Amino acid sequence: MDRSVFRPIHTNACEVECSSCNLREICLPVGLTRLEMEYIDSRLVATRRKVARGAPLYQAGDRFESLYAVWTGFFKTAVNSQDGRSQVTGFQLGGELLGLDGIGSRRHEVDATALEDSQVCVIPFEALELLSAEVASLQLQLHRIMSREIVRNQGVMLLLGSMYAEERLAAFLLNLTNRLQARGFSASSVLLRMTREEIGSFLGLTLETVSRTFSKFQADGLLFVRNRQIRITDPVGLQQVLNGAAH
Amino acid sequence: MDRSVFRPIHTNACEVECSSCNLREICLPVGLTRLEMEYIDSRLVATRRKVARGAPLYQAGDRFESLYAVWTGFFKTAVNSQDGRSQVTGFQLGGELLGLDGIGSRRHEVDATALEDSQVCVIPFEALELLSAEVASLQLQLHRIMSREIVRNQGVMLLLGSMYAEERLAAFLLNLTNRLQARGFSASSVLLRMTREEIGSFLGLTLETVSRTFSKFQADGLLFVRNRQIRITDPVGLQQVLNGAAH
DNA sequence: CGCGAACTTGAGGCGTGTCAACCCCTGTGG
DNA sequence: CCACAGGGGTTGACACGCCTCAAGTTCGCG
Repeated sequence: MDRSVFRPIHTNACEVECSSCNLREICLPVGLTRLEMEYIDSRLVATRRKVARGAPLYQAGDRFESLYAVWTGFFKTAVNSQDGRSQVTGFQLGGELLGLDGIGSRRHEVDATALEDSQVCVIPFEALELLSAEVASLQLQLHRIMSREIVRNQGVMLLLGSMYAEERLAAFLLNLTNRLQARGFSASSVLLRMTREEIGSFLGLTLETVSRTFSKFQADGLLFVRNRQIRITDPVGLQQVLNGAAH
Repeated sequence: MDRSVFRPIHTNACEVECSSCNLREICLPVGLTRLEMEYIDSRLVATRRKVARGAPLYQAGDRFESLYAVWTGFFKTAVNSQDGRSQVTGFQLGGELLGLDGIGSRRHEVDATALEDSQVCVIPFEALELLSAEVASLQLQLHRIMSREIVRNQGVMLLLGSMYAEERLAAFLLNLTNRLQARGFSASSVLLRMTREEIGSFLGLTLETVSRTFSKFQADGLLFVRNRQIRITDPVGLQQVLNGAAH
């Protein structure tokens, strides 16, 4: 057996198993049988890695070797253009996969940064490819995740290309609360892990516009804001804003 | 042998081979050996389908069964929101793959429409998955294509989120001419296959702004426009516009 | 506890959207 | 051959949503 896969590449690495992970129902191995899950545990030596708040998980230009599944914490991804522009392209929470951008060129094309102290499962991609050729349901799941990422990005393109600031922020909040709810958190009370600037970058707005729009939502009785603590009091009203009720 | 795969599903279907296709160097089978290509020809029964100008290749909600490789012609893809908003998310030309949006949910999530009389290769996805589990270089290529689509979309997000109209149109033109050039067409003389409205939808602008920006580029000596016929006279200048020379 | 980062709010300017008029090109049918 | 219709494109005037710049406040981390 190749023991090199057991050598911790990063300081805080240890082996982990999908079959005993609390996120197995929303992470990569969704839809696998217990048997299949134990099989991939034995073949896919995933390790865990800690990433401190503010630290990069990887950066554009880094060699691509692994995908990363968020285990705990919260991440952002951002693209950078040659002339120094930057755009946040997504926020990732538990069970979501990072690193898909590197498969094409074997180098990462975006930056992935932890927004709070986080832990990820490191999934060596070569091993994943070998294994997905063997386990059909794993292959299915990998393709599904990549396809959904494509669809999600196209949804963001719709947002950026055709929505007003209020609609964008409403869409952002509803999407975030839906994902938090799917992980057992409250859908109404949210602690934002990102700055106004990061929200603005994601939504194609300035931080001032984000701040003003939060204030307007509060004045309209849709939610309470106090810095990063949000309490949504009227999700239906937010949905109406998203559907273009204002215009 | 299952003869059903030979039955033309659509009026103008016939079998085709990757190994003898003139696009094999820029399409799905890039990087496959001659032998591998002949093997997938024998196993992956792709048919060809004609799509008339203005007709849908597929629409959001359609059952997903196949990927499509553009053989001749030109397509656009567009997402629609519940409240009737629409956004063009890309334009596809020869050798590019359509339908990746359907893998995740087994239903197409976007509309794909021919912008001129076109032909596509129909690639049954089940068969492709089986085959890619067998042929590593095909698996590699499929993953590569999906990853690049993700990266491409993030590039569009950067464009939509942080660029001025002039920068967006410059980026659009340079991207289009690069892809045309890779297919052996002129990089300077372009016949646009889409309306100003479709360009605007893709770039998050109105058709009037697109039209005005074309006129400004012409006034600035970057190109000549006459309706859909474009001749780029100063690609370096266009690149400078993209890099934010104006601001 | 103190400092810097993050956030809020206001005033004014600018880029792009909106609305409208007009032109051009193409295809059709008398 | 011309008249006509209609979609696509251009251009102008004006409106408006968001950005920019600035000042002041609050928060949270070391």
